[in-house]
Amino acid sequence: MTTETLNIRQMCDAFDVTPRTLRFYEAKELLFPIREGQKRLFTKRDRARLKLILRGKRFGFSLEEIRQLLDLYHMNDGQEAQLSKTYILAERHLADMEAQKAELDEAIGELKEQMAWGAEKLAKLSKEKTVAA
Amino acid sequence: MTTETLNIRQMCDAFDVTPRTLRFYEAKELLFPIREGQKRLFTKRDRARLKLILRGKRFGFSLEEIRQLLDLYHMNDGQEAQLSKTYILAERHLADMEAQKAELDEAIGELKEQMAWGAEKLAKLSKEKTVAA
DNA sequence: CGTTACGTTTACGTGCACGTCAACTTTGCT
DNA sequence: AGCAAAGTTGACGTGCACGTAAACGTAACG
Repeated sequence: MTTETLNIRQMCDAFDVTPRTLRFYEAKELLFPIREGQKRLFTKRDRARLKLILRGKRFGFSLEEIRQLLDLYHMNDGQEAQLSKTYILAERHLADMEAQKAELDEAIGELKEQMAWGAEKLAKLSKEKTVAA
Repeated sequence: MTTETLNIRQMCDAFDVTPRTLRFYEAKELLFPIREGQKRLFTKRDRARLKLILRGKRFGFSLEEIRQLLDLYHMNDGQEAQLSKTYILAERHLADMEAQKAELDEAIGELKEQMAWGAEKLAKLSKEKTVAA
């Protein structure tokens, strides 16, 4: 328990974001730092959430979509209705990600093909130069 | 050769985008439809490019990044300098995508775990209700 | 020959995700 | 006590990716 909570600067350094970003996420109810006086203290929970937020962003989800999904990772309990609603949301999200993965695999394959083609072309060009020299 | 080129509406229907989007992409030099009078006609090349554009977007690349990369798929020839520059860009892009894939796999795993946890919770809740009834 | 459909340019508007001040406390040295 | 560093709350600004409305062209159809 060296660092139970982080102040805003430590949090920024740890995740490579700006203070503005963290305050913005709090305003959007994605993070809930506790207050010591008026200063923010980010808990383990906030750190877990931020990690998920940044990941979600990299996968092209909006902050609002991410906010909804964060509930899934924090559904300690709650009404069945709310829980199953969140669950259904997660199912859609999962399907989305698996589709994305399939497409990503395809894209990687195609890009590699193109690069092989380009590499060949480059090899020819450098050979021509060698011959000319 | 039923449809060698598409007009803007056919193009929109085929890719589920708006005319505004296509004109915007042309302005940004992502597409190069030919003109019949003042009307745009989208070629096979434009269709291939648009497919890649939309894919790139889904993977979180900006239009400007995508523009640079499209050259790779269309480097019919060109100077060695330009070609190898494009190639290097593609290498970075590929690395990016493979990193994204790894992270996506991890995220899918975690989400599945959470969902299993949620499913269990839901099962318990519905069981309680059954007992209570 | 009018009008309807489809397309065009020009230009201003919008939502998202922050960036960037300005003005103000609060805290930690010295 | 004084002063700089770190943090806070507004509030306006910005870049991207389009949306939307106005005014115009033109080709076909009854």
